[in-house]
Amino acid sequence: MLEPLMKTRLYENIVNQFMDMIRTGELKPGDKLPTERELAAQLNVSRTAIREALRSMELMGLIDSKVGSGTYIREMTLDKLLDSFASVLTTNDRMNIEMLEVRLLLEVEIARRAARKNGEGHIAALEKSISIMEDEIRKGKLGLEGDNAFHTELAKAADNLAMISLLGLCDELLASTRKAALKALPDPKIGLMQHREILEAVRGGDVEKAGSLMRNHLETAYVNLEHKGKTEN
Amino acid sequence: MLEPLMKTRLYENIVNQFMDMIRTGELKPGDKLPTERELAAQLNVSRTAIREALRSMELMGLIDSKVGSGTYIREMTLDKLLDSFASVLTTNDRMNIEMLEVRLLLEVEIARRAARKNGEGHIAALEKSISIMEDEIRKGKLGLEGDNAFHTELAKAADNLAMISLLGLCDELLASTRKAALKALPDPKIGLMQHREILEAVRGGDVEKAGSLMRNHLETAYVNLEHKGKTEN
DNA sequence: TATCAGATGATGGTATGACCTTTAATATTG
DNA sequence: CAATATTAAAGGTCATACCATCATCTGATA
Repeated sequence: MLEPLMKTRLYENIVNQFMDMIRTGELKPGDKLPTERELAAQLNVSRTAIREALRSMELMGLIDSKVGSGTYIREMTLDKLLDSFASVLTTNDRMNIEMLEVRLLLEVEIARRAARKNGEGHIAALEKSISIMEDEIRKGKLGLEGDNAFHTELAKAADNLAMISLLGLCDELLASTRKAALKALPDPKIGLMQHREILEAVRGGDVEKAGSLMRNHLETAYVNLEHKGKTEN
Repeated sequence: MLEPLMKTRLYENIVNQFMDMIRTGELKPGDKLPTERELAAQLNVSRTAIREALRSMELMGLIDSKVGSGTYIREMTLDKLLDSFASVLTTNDRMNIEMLEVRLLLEVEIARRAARKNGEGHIAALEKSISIMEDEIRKGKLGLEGDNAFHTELAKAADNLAMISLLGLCDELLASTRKAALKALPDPKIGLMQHREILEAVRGGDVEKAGSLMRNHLETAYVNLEHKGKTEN
């Protein structure tokens, strides 16, 4: 055996029990847990152990404790889960490049899906994101806000929450790189123009075009970024 | 302000401080933390609060506490992080479908990348996975083990750890669905044959073919699954 | 009777201090 | 010098106490 004597801490055991109950549906979102003191009595452990377990699960976003009220099972989504720990990853250069590749993959597919649905119900918001970016650029800014809004809204139009969540994860991991990518463009207007083209492809339902435009859009920034990085040596 | 009075628990504050230090590199993997008692004294809080913070980080896989020795920063990878979270997600049907879509996306790209490198250094392992699957099928089994080995090895050949990690996350979330997909095939040999074709495309460096074969491979199982689900009503 | 303000108790949040087991460093002994 | 015994230190667990907050009940008031 490679893992012979896994000394299992008390709180881990407790966490596992709760996780099982959540997984099997025995505990559903919104359910109220017994009080810490009751749990301690039931499991025949100290309140300390119970608290360490509950606090851990709270930090992971599984439960929610309210003073004077009690502890409740939280509604869980992939999104919230990824959220809670994206901030810790030490992103090395290698990870950055790989994440960019994943992001490219996801965004291209998102553009295609959005086009397949003709942007149904999201055209207005997409147009607004473009005008926001226009305003920003006119004021001499990079247009970051409008840029973010565009990509976020497009993801919503694609109607796949899992992709949106994973994209969000990528973006958080790439937070610093993202802004750099926009800065690396010779002219912010290029990005803006590309957004307009993508929007037209989406509106027109041209799946292939939307996908290849998005790929081009991201690869432009991507290539600029790599090039810039190399020339700065 | 929408979030005016965020009552921040003590242990959260402590966790955040540590996370910042990890993110900025002030704390590197392998570093030893001060003892719980020292931390309590330094931060002027009780050992209870310190412990709740440390236990939470431990459960998330950020640190590692050894009795009699101390607490150390752990080597972090996207992989390990995703691991610790995947087990809790309550996967509803919608999530399953979306995850399948993400998985399709990732696997197709993985096949393409593997082909682009001609499977460099992984051909032997891929062939072995195929013969494993052959053996399994010959014995009347589904060939699950060989199937897993093939996809895992292909991911390695693609040489993008982030994709592998995310694929792993998808698979964990789809654990039950995955076996069902294999079962849904009219004949296990179909999956085996598709693996062979993919391997040939990879070996030959035919990027497009590898991608479309993989897409077809997964869509076959996927469609069968959906169909099966519907006819079972 | 209906309403609302205050009292009350339950609950999570925090702090202490104690004791145990395990580990690692040190001292002891052959 | 090596093996062993000792000891100090670290995390693991427990019991208890007190606080701030929230939900609920109660009773006075309109």
